[in-house]
Amino acid sequence: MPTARPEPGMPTPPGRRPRKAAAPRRPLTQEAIVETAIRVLDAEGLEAVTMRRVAQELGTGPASLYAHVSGKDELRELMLDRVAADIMLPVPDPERWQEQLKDLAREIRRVYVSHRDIAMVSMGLIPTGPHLLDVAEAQLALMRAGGVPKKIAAMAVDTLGMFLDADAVEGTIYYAKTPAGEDPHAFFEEYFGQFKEYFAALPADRYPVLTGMVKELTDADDDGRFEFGLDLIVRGIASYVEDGERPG
Amino acid sequence: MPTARPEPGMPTPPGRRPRKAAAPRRPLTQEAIVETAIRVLDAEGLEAVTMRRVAQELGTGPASLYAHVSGKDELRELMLDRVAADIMLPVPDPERWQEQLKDLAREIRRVYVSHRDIAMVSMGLIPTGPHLLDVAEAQLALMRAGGVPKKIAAMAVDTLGMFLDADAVEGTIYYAKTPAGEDPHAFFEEYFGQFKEYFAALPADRYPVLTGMVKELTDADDDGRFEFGLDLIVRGIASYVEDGERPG
DNA sequence: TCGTAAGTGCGAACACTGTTCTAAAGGCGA
DNA sequence: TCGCCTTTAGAACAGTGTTCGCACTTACGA
Repeated sequence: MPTARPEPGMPTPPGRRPRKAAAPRRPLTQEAIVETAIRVLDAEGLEAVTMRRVAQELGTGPASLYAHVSGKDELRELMLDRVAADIMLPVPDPERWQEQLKDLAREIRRVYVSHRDIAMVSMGLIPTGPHLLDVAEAQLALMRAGGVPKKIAAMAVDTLGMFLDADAVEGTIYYAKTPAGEDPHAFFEEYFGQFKEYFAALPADRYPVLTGMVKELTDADDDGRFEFGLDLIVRGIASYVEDGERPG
Repeated sequence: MPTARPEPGMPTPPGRRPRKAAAPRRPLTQEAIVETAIRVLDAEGLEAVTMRRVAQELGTGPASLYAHVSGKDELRELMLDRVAADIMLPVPDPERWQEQLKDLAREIRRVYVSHRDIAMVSMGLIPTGPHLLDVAEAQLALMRAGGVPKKIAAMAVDTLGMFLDADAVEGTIYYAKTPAGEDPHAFFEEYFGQFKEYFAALPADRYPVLTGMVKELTDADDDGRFEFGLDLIVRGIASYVEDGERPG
C-alpha cells in the first residue's frame, strides 16, 4: 500500500485529516503527565482523573500515555508521590519529638487535604516513591530520636499512616460527592443537616445511648476530631519509651 | 398492534422467544438483591459486585434492580448494613469496659475481614443503617458505662471506626489484587517478598533510619499491628475518664 | 366479569471507563 | 539518504452505571 508520506510544505490532501493541526507538540513525558493529572485532580477530584481526561488535557489520545506510565494505578501512585514532595519535613529535635511528630502529622494532613481526595490512593499502599519514603523516614527519625524502640516505631508509623489516610478520606469524601456546579460548602451544610434530623428522629428505645448524645455526635469539629485522635496516638507511642532509652 | 397474549397451555409461536423459559421466578426483592450481592462479594470481592453481575446471578437484567435499589451506592450501603448484622454485641459490664471495647473491635474486624473488602464501603460513611447503628450504640454504651465523657466518647467512636476501617481495608487490599485464578496466599508471599528486596536495596544515605529497621518494618504481623493500634486507642480513651465519673 | 390503571420486569441503548492493537510519524545513527 | 526503532495516536474491545420505553402482570373499582 503506497500511502504517500506528506512532504513538508504540502497541504494535506482532501479526505485526510490534518494530524492534530499545529499542537504545541511539547514531547510527552511522565512528568508532564503527572503534572496534568494533578491539575485535573485539584480542579475536579480524583474521580475525574481518567486516562482519557488527562490525555485530552495534553492534546493527545489515551493510548499515548501508556508509553510513559504502565496504567492508571501507577499514575495515581506517581501523583501521590509528587504531592508528598510538598510536605515540609522537620529536623529532629529529641527534646520535642512528640510535638514535632504532631506537627508533621498536621503538615501531612494539610497537604493531603489541599489536593482533594488524593488520600484515597494512599490507603493500603506500601510507600515506595522517593518522597513518600522521605516522609516515612522523617516520622521514624523523630520517634527514634525520642527513644521509641524500633519494633514500636515500625508499628506506630503504620498506625499513624492509617489514621492520616482515614482522616483525609473522611474529610474529603462528602466534598467529593458534591454535584458538579454546586457550591460545595452549601451542599455540605444541607447534606449534614439531613443527618442531624435523621439522628434526632431515631427511636430512643433501640438507641438509648446514641439518642442521648446526638448533639455531641453531630457537632462535627473536624480539627478537634483530628487533634483528639492524633493526641491519642502520640501519647500512646510515647508510653512505650523506656526511661533508659530516653535522650538527655 | 394486536399482540395476542399467550394463553396458558399454548406453545410459544415461532419467532417469539419463550420469555426466560422457566426461571425460578422468585419475585425480585431488595433482600434477595442484597443477599445475592453479598454472595458475589464473598466469592469474588467488592469489585466484582456490579449491577450486571448481581442481575445475572438473579437471572434478570440490570435495569430490574433499579426498582428496588436506587443505585450502586445504596446497594453497597445495604450490603454493609446486612454484614454488620453478624457482629455479636456485648452486654456492658462497667468493670470490664476496656476489655469489652477491645473484644468488640476484634469482633468487628473478624466480620469485616470475613467479607473480603466490604470495609471499603464503610470508609468515610456516616452510619445510618439499623445494624450499623446497633454497633455504634454498643460502642458508645461501653464507653459511657466506663465513665467516658460524652464529648470524648463521641470523638472516640469516630477514631475507632476510622482505625477499624483502615485496618480492614489495608488487610484485604492485596488479597483483592490477586489475579483471578491464582492462589492468594502464594501471590501475597511473592508480592511481599519483592517489597522486602526493594526496601533492603534502598540507599542508606538518604534513608538512614529506615534502612536500619527494614526487618522491623517488613515483619508484617497483621494481628500484632492491629492489637498495637487498638491498645493505643483504648488506653487513650481511658485516660479521659474522670475519677469522679468512674463507676463502683 | 370486565376494563383500566399502576407498577414491575427487562432488552436495548447511552455515555462512559481502562486497556490493547495496529499503523503511522518522527528522530537518529549509519 | 536509508533503515530502524521509539513515540504517537485512532480505533476498537470489553467492560461499567444508569435511563428509556415497551411488554407484561397484577390489583382494584365498576
